[in-house]
Amino acid sequence: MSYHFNEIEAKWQKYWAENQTFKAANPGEEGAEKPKYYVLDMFPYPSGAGLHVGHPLGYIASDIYARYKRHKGFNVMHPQGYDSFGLPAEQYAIQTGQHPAVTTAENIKTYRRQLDKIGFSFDWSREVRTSDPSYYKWTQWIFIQLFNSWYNKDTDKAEDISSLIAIFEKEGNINVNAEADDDVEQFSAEQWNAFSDEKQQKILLQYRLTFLSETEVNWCPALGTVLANDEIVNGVSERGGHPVERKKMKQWSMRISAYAQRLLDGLDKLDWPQPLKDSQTNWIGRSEGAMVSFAVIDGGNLPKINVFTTRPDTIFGVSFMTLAPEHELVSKITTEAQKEEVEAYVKATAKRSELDRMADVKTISGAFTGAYAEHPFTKEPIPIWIGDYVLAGYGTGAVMSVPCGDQRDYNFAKHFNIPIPNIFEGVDISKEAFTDKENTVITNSDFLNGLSYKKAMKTVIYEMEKRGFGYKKVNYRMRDAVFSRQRYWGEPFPVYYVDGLPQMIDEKYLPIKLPEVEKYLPTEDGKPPLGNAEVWAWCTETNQVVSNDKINNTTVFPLELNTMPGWAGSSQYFNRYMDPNNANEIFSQEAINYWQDVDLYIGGSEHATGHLLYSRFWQKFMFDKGLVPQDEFAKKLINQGMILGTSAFVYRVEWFYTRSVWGENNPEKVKKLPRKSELPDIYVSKSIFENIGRFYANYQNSDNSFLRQIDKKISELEKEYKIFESEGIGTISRSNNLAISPIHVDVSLVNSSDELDVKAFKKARIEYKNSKLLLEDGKYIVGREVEKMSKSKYNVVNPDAICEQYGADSLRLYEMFLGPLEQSKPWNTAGITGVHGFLKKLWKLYHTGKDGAFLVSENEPAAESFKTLHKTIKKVEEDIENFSFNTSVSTFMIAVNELTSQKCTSRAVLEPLIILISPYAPHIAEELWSKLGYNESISSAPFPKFEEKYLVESTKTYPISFNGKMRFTMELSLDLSKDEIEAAVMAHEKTKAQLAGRTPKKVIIVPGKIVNIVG
RNA sequence: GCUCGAGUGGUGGAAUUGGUAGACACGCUGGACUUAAAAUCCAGUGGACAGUAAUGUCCGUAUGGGUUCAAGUCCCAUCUCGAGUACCA
Repeated sequence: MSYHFNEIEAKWQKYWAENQTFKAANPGEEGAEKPKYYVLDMFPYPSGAGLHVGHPLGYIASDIYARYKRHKGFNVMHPQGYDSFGLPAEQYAIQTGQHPAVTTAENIKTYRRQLDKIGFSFDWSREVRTSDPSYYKWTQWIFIQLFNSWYNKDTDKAEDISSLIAIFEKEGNINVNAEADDDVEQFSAEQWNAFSDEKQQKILLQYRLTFLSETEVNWCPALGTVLANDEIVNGVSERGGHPVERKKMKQWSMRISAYAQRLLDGLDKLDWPQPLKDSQTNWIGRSEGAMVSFAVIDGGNLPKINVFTTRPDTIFGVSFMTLAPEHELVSKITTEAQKEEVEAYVKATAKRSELDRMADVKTISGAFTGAYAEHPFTKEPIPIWIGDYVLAGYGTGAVMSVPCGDQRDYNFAKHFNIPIPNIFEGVDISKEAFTDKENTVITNSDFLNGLSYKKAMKTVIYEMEKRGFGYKKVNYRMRDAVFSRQRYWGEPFPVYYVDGLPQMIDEKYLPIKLPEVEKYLPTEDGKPPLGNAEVWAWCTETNQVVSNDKINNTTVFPLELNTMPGWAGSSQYFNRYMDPNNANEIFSQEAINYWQDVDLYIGGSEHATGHLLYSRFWQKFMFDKGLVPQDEFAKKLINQGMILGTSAFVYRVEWFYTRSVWGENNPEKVKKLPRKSELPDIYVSKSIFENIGRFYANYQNSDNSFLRQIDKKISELEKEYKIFESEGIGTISRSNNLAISPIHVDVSLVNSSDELDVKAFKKARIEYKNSKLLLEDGKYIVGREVEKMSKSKYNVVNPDAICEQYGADSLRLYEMFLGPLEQSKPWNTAGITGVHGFLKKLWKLYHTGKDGAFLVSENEPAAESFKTLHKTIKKVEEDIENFSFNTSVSTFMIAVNELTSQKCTSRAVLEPLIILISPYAPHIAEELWSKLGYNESISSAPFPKFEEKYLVESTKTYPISFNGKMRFTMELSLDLSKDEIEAAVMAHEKTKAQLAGRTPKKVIIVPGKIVNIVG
């Protein structure tokens, strides 16, 4: 009986689904007494294109691990669901008018069908979809929790807003140490109590962990929405590559900056890839320094200019100050004389997009405001400039410029002829700034003279704090995260507005469901798409969403028109999986205390600064609120590499026609210039292309035989299609220049030897139908190149087709066999025959009976078979623990090759062997397991135990090296002492031949390893 | 520019603490079976040189140095590729 993988795989997939084989037990259910293990894949967005073979790589790895852990006796949770809100569905809706919910549901169906075919051990009873109201109810709920919280720096955690109000009522905000907006005014208890309700609400907004504020945002006009920093790559939108500009808008933000230090510290205890941790560290961007205030001379009651600097030790080197053009003081301090210049400059920089600004970092620009600040120590006047090299978004948007110690300040000073005082001893600053901190001795700096960087830092901060114009400060690059999107297909906010102030809808009325709209575009007056909704107002009497025409601003109020960003739904989904159908709570405490956190998280590295940072932030918030027991949600994380496509190219010959007539005033009679599309194309095989190159001039006179052939083919076509026989004036001739263009061709038309299936090729597209092919050795050889897998490159390989042709087990094995999980690697379908052949051999190993009948014997296996089995157990177990799945596939191959040649049929070997293989190739394993006489699924069979005794050897084949080079091997007993080994080796005739009479200087013997003879 | 990662046959890759470089597979070559093809099975396959052959010699893990009895592995310098980041004061 041969290996019918299609039947076997369908049978077991059905069995698993019907028996809920992979349903994880929650507390109180049977199975929950086992230790828990939580394996999670990163939330997929169900795109319309479906899966290609690159997508399941991580899922296969996590599935192997999950199945392995079940064999090891764990209660394994391996859930899957969909991050189903998102831009592509909405863009598609805008184009076609189809409701995103409809297309999303279709896409999910496709995804599910594809995933099912690969035989994953997902617990589908836990599936969640972020766009499902029963799910986003809890996303809205978390938003409300954040709104009702503030960050207390004294306790270093988030607390309920009521505790803040209590402090305000008792002592105002003088002693409050909170993470809040920079511009909070100070007030006493009396003042607070006297404030209007509106004023109190506005003040509280400055403290809440999610808050509404006028902020500078990244506005993407093409997408009609704002974007978070992590959604912008190289100055353009991550999705679609559209330009982004800066704009001030009233937006919801998340006070993630409150957690900056904890997000940084938490990285230490995470078993995550170092590059990922590095990029989070980078993103958070902690720097230590000082905050220093500079008073504006004759500024009246203008606020002081605060600057953040990491080099307060260089304060005596300040020769000017620079403000970002957007800085709020710019308009207030600019003198009448400088007004025109400054305004022009501010206008010009506002127009420049992020991309422009980044593209020319070299151009130095700025303007003098005419105002001066007072140096806090020397009391000297310092000119205040503005310049776009100072970013509004970092620090305070202003810098004290020390041209001798900072290259940017130096360049600016040089450009505008500002003096560059030198405060470094014995350093030449005529060419560039001196930025070295370690070898610095300060001079020309009053009380800092003669001090090193470290000492000067301490001294100057002490002095500044004493005199009251500066203090030590830690600054973070990370900004608060913008949380509003001007999109339709996202979570609606549970928010309505009373007199322009946001009000939360009570939890018990959630979810606030996404309203229907006629158009998914922004409204004509520029409101977000929800502005098109007709039923989108909140009635505080009935607590329902009601028609907009009922808005009276006394009982019925307008609802928020923005929606939440993509990361909202994915920032707590891992916890929701623990209790996904709970309608009363986001999850029960019982469930979260059992499951705790994710033990293994697998996904792509592209989420480093988005999803993974936001999720950690929400987790810490949930931890502060006592809702989760762990303040990090995933102990171990692995980034799987990308699978690249191996594109195939055919080489199309391009030729051209010219016409001899010019200046003709009767265009109708002019002969029509033939177009190449009138003729079939000519394609040349790879080596012909390599011989000729991309361009060839004067080819008709060349004696290159390939060019002669091409010339002949073209002539034949011209005759056949009567190219020169059309009527008209003038002569048409063929140009003597030739070009050859590599064109992507579908990889499915190419075999493992890079030969094009010519018949299939001609059928594949109409334009190929009559094409002429110039072959080499009777074959058409295509070119190959490794590129990203994408539809436009015709190199996409669909897993369905692979499952159809080779089976899911082959696909799973092959994806693992390609190479280390973390590495990027090219896909080449040809290689799959190797693992497919292995599965056939494996099947055969259990079917050695008459006519291929199933056969296992109860005989005691040979010692060497036990040895094969146990070294396989050892290696595979180590490999899985180290996530080295590629090497275990090789190990299986070696084991099956050995057992086959040993003619092993013993149950005592074949039974444990199939358990070892089952995490990798579960379908064939289940089938063989049932043939071995079991009625239960193999999935919970205990993993075989490794026993050292089967591997004990009595001899070792020693490599005998001379001066480190292996010359021959010798089998020696492992019982021998060093001296005995040396005697045996020296007595060997080959040793004598190698030495040729010389006496060795030294003989190195490492028993059980190697012998090296030096001399 | 900065930070991190990686360079091993024709290809994907293996070599766990320095100890037989190229496991396992693809591809290729030759053979068996077949009218033929596919499938399957067997043998060979890093390069160069010598020999009818068994075999032997030399070279070989991006490049150049170094440490060591011994280096793909450790150290220094250089080159190339990839990823992230980008006026962060």
